[in-house]
Amino acid sequence: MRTYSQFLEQLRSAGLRPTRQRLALSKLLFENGDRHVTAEVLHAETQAANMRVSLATVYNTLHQFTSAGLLREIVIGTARSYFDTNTSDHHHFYFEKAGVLEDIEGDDIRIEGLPDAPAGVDIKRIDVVVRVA
Amino acid sequence: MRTYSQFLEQLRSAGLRPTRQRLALSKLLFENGDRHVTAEVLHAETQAANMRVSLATVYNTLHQFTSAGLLREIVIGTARSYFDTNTSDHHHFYFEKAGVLEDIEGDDIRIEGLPDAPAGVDIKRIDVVVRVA
DNA sequence: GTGTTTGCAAAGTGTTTGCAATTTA
DNA sequence: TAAATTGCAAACACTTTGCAAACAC
Repeated sequence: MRTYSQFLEQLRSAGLRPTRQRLALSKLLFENGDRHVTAEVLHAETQAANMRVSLATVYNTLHQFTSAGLLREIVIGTARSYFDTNTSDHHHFYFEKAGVLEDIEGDDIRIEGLPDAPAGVDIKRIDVVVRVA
Repeated sequence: MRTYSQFLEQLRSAGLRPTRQRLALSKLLFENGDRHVTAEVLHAETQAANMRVSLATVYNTLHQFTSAGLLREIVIGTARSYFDTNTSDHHHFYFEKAGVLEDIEGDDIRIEGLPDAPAGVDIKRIDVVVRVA
């Protein structure tokens, strides 16, 4: 993702009106390759860029983008949520000291010997977090 | 773990004084095989059993037990922490609807193709969560 | 114009902490 | 008696929500 009109199109496809705030957040999130952000960090970036988006709107937008499949929420600790702009199948290193995530490409890791899903349910997703310190 | 004197010994080995509260929680946690509990649930159980342990003490004790290697903390969502009495190497199914965890024994799952830890850090732990619904 | 979105401030949730009173060794 | 532990209530961090004003179509 890169240009303004692509952000516009991406929002329209998701059924989200391209408001000033959503376009601003799209720019920060998708302009320069894959990112892992928290709401707090993203909000700070809007401030730094003079974008004026409230924290509540950052939260709402991150969740709307996640529902629309533009982001993926990653759970690492109970402290805060991370949102990943890489929505493909992949896993993560988590640097405990820095609180930072890094992708492990899906091709690198294979999970063998996974049992069948218990009766009555389907596997929705498999999260692998490799904690390093 | 089963008997009172084993709980006593377990606490002493961990350098924790065997107080009434810690013994009560040991009983709930370790008396009947593996469990996955939240602080809230464990506190409710103390109430139901007339054990009078404050919620603050439940939190403190869960963390002390985790530091002592008697429990393992599992992160599933940002909502709350789970504590697992099974401290061996294994992974989990997470039933999203019920908010319940179930062990997948370590022997079943193998992770292949794991990249080396990035320079300067070591792998502390690998968490695999299979989300089902 | 009509329905959607935003921003604020307040409320909510799960967790941690300060400290006096209690308990353990 | 000295040190560790507990319980309360207040503080905390992050997140969500209610609602009036602003905006998109």
